[in-house]
Formats: sequence, C-alpha cells, structure tokens
Amino acid sequence: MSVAVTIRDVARQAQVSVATVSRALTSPDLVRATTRERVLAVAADLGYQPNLAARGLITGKTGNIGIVVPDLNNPFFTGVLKGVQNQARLASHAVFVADSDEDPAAEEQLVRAMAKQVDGVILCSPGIDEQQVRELAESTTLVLLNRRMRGVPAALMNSGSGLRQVIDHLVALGHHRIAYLNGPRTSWSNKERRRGLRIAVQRHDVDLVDMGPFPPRYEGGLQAADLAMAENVTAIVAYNDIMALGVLARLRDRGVRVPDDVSLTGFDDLMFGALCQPPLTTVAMPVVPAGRLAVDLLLDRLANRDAEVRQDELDTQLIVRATTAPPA
Amino acid sequence: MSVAVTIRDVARQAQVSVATVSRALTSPDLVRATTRERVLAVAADLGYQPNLAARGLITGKTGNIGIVVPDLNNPFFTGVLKGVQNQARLASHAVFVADSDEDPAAEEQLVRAMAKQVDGVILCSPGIDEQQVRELAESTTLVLLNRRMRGVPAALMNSGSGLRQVIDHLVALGHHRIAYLNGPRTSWSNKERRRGLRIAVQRHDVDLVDMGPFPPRYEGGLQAADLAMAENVTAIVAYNDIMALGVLARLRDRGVRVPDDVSLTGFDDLMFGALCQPPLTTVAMPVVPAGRLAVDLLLDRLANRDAEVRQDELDTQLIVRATTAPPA
DNA sequence: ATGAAAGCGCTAACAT
DNA sequence: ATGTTAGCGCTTTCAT
Repeated sequence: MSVAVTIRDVARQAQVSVATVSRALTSPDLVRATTRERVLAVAADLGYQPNLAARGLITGKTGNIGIVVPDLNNPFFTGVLKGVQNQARLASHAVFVADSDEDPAAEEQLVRAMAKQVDGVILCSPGIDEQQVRELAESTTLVLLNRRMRGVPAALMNSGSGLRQVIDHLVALGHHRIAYLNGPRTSWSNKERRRGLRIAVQRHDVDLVDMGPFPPRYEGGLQAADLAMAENVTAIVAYNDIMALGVLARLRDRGVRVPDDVSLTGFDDLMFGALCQPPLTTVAMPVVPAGRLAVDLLLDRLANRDAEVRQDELDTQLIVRATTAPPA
Repeated sequence: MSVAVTIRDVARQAQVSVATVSRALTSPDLVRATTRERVLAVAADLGYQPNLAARGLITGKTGNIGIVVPDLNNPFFTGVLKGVQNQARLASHAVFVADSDEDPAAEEQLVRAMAKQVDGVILCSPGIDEQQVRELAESTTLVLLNRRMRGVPAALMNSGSGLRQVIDHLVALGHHRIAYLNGPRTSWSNKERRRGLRIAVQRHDVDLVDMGPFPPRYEGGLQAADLAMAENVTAIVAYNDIMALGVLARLRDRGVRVPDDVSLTGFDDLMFGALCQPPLTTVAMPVVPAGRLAVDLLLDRLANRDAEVRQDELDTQLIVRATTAPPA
C-alpha cells in the first residue's frame, strides 16, 4: 500500500514549514534556491507525491478531464480517446472515461457523476437532445465532439466535405446514378453527410437514390445491398465502413463484382477497410486529432472562460482504394 | 459552471447539522426516518452531489480505479476497458484510463501518477519486468491482466488451452506439418501460447515449424507468409488475428488458396476476422469478461487485504470458420 | 438521534 | 524568503 508520505513529512525532514514545501513545488521562484533544492531532494528521497484531491479541494481544479463515449468497442471512439489521452498527458491531466452503451439516459448521468471530479468533460457524439446538453453545460465545462450546437465549444470533423469528395470522385469516374445508404436519421453525423451529399448532387446533376435508414452496422449493409442493386445504381455510398463491409459481403455472395459491376464507398477509414478484399475506398476521419483538439478546446476554455466559443472543424480526406472504378 | 452546493447548504436548508446530513447520506440507519427523508429531499431539491475528493480525503478511499493499457487502438484492450468500465459502474466506481503507447517507462510512470487518485490499478499486459511490477505493487493495489506473477492478483485468459484447441482441430483435419508464427518472444502471451503448443504437439506427434518472432501486426503476417510457405507446411497458426490477416492477404496475392492449399488460424477473435474473406478460424478471448473479472479481483482485494491472492483464468474458445480444411 | 469539533493533505492569505 | 493560520468539503469521534 501507499506509504502515505505527506507534505508534513517532507517539511519535517527538510527543516522547513509545510508552506515552504508547497511553494517549492508549485511556485519555485518564491523560495530561495538552496532551500528549494533541499526540499526537492527530500521530496524525491521520500518519494513524495502530492495528494491531488487535497490540492484540488482548495484550488478548485482537479487536473482531471472526463470523456463520455457511446461505445468503447467502436474504433471511432477509441481513436478519439487515444487522442484525448495523449494530449491530456502532455498537459499533465489524467482522464476519466465512461461508456454510455449508446444509452442517452446513462450519458447524462455519467456526465453529472464525473462533473465533480473533473475540470471539464468531453462529450462524444451525444445521443441526448439539445436541451439536455445545455443543462449539462451548466453543471460543468463541456466540449462537444462530433456535434455542433450554438454556444458550446466543439471539435468537429467536416464529414460533409468528405461526402462531397466521394461524389466528386464517383462522378469523375462516370457514375450518374448513385445510392446513398443512410445511417440513423437523427444522428448529427448522418445529417452532416446528407448536407454534403445535397451540395455535391446539385453541382453535378446526378440521380441520387436516398435509401434507408439502415442500422449503421454490418447487418445493415447486408440488408441494404439487395435494395440498392434493385435500384439499378452503378455506385453505392454507405453511411460508414462497417455498413460498407456488409454490402460488400452480400454482393460477393450474390456474385456481383466490386468494383466491376458496382462501385462502393465507406466512411471512417477503420483499419479493416484497408485489409478487406478489395480494399475499401473511404473517407478518413481525423479521430485522433479530433480528440487532441477537444482537449485543447477544453483547456482553453478553462483558462479563459470569457473567450469566444470555438468550434473547430478538421478536414476529412477521401482515400481511394479498390472498390471504386468507372461504371461498366 | 457547477453551482457548488455543499453539505452545509443542505444542512442549513434542512435545519440540521452537517453531521446529520452526512449520516443521512452514508449511514441512513443512524438518523431518524423523518429527519432522513427531509434531508434527502432537500439534497435532491438542491441537486447536491457530495464532493468525492473531500470524502476521499478523510475515508482514504477515492471510489476510483485506474487502468493502464499498452494501446487504446488495439481492440483487445478496448474490449478489456469496456468490461472494466461496465463492472466499475455497477460498483459505483469511476475509471481512470491511461495509454502507455507500448512504452514500458511510460507504463511505470502512469501507474505511479494514478496511484494517488485511485483505490487500485489494473495493469494490462505490462511490458515492464517483474521487479518493476513488484515495486508498483508496493505503491498501490495492483491487479494484473493477461500476465501471471507470483503473489499478485491476476485476471487471466487461458490462451494455452486455446492454442491446444487449434492444434487438436488441425490434427483432426489431417494436418501433420504445421507452422507457428511467433509474436514477440518476451511477451507473456506468446509464452503462454507456446506452452499450449508444446503440450498439443507432444500429444499428437506433429511436425512443428517454429517461426519468427514477427511483429504482431499486419505487416508481420505479410512477411511471415512466404517464409511459412517455403517450409512446405499445410497449416499456419498465427500469433494473432491481425497477423493472420496479413498472411491471408499475402497468400491471396501469390495465388495460394486458403483453405484449399493451406489452412490458417488467428487468435483473439477481433470483429474483422469474422468479416474478412474467407472468415477466419480463430480463438475467442473473453476480453470483456476479463475486464470485469479484473475489477472484481481489485474490489475483493480492497475489501479484504489479507485474503489469499486470486489468479483466475477464463476459458478461451476455438471459433471454427472457413480458413481451415483438410490438407490437399 | 443529533450536534460540536477535530482533522484528512493541501494552498493561500497574512504576517514577519 | 519563510512561517502561521485559516480554511477547502467532508466524515467521524465524542459529547449530549
């Protein structure tokens, strides 16, 4: 067990008051160099680690940040978490993580539970409604990730642009009739993608077949594949990679060749999209940078509460692999 | 920002002392029912949330647990994290997470940094040596996951048994000459798998070609594939799924058919093993249950420091899919 | 059954 | 430059 060496042990051993020890550690310029060195030496010798909870009690800062994600099994969110974790470490902050299991009620409760122990919370792709998010923002410093809302700082990825790049790519290849397989209608991500879609479609005058919504999973793709083929499209744009993989599997089973008979794109650039056969054309989401950005936004806000609310958007990028080709 | 309602606000409003409020919340039997209800009502009304840091300062318990993993991008560890997170929530504990980026030095430092803020730490697949782990175990309550060490509680998965099941399966199909593609020589997981391998091999009298080590990644598989084929084996047992996927890709490029020309197995049962073509025969590791188990072990240990050190092992299970068949 | 008071480990005035 | 003191919000004796 921890030997529980406190600031007093250090003070005694170094022959100074606890205040001096505290200062030597947190505001080194306030103590004479020789004293400081002696204190620091003793602290190191004793293996003294300040009790952050006690410190936080008085400073009002915990040095912790929290992150709430819908699902830790989703590589999208663990990518974000990785970025958050990296950047937090650079700023000497520890991170609390909670998984809401896609349950909005849990989401709300988890943020509240964290609030007391952290300086702020990063809320990823929240399923709760705007009103609830605003209430949470009252109880703690909040930064949103992958959702935009007036007045709340947010780390965003421009998925609209990603989808525009997809359509541009398909049109350049010569496609005119394209299916879009919707994800959940209510999700902010799906709305953003459709927005990009609408813009691109207007620009190019292509036939868009707007299908779904489908579950944003492998099974959703299996189901969508046949429906899309019945629409005589030459290209299928799936809501995300996993759905695209389901489409790919179903098409293969039916003997439909990709990309010879039909082109297919995903979204997210999860690792296995590069490893499947044929490798998937998709859009890379900068999830790790987004996690880092969210930490920066949070720390900025903590440092300067009156600054303007930042909502920064990171670029997405089309990754052309082997599931797209000119139509037959 | 948090409205900072403290126990004193509740006390004043409920016309009792802070001590009574404290008791109403933590030892309800010590206060009269009517008083308790009044206090609780006021607390709820004011939206009072006890400051856990302050509570921890006096009780010596934080209500937090920590977990340190080598890589948050690895689905294996996020599965564990998911289990940890679930179980911790059931026990009303929050979880700190840290990612060491496979760096042993960081691993050690992260555990130490966490130690003060948590009741105990779950250390996953540590890369540090036994001596260092023991030192860490001095500074906090430690539970290992995916590594066994005398005297330290551990949540384990029987990967030896998994590999035995793989060999039994291959032998039953009629294979006699089998390659094993080693992961990192120093890793506990690889040692365990080889142990299972040795036992199975002795029992069946098969020719084992022990190859590697290879990087436990896709690239490792690409590299290993040609070497394995040069050994004239009829089956390849990869250290893990990702490596197996690399092997699969390389074999396909060379025109070697799986499983017709050669059988192939992975290990871990990551999602994309089921989605690739052909779907991968592999061994399922109970990562989520292992995470839960680790939390149980930790809480048990916290509750009863003198109890015997538990090292529980969960069963692994062969998942037969389509990359294994009788040899040509 | 309840209250008063001490103190967990620390920082921040306020002294000197 | 350093020490003294008063809390931060809470639990827990010890009284009553």
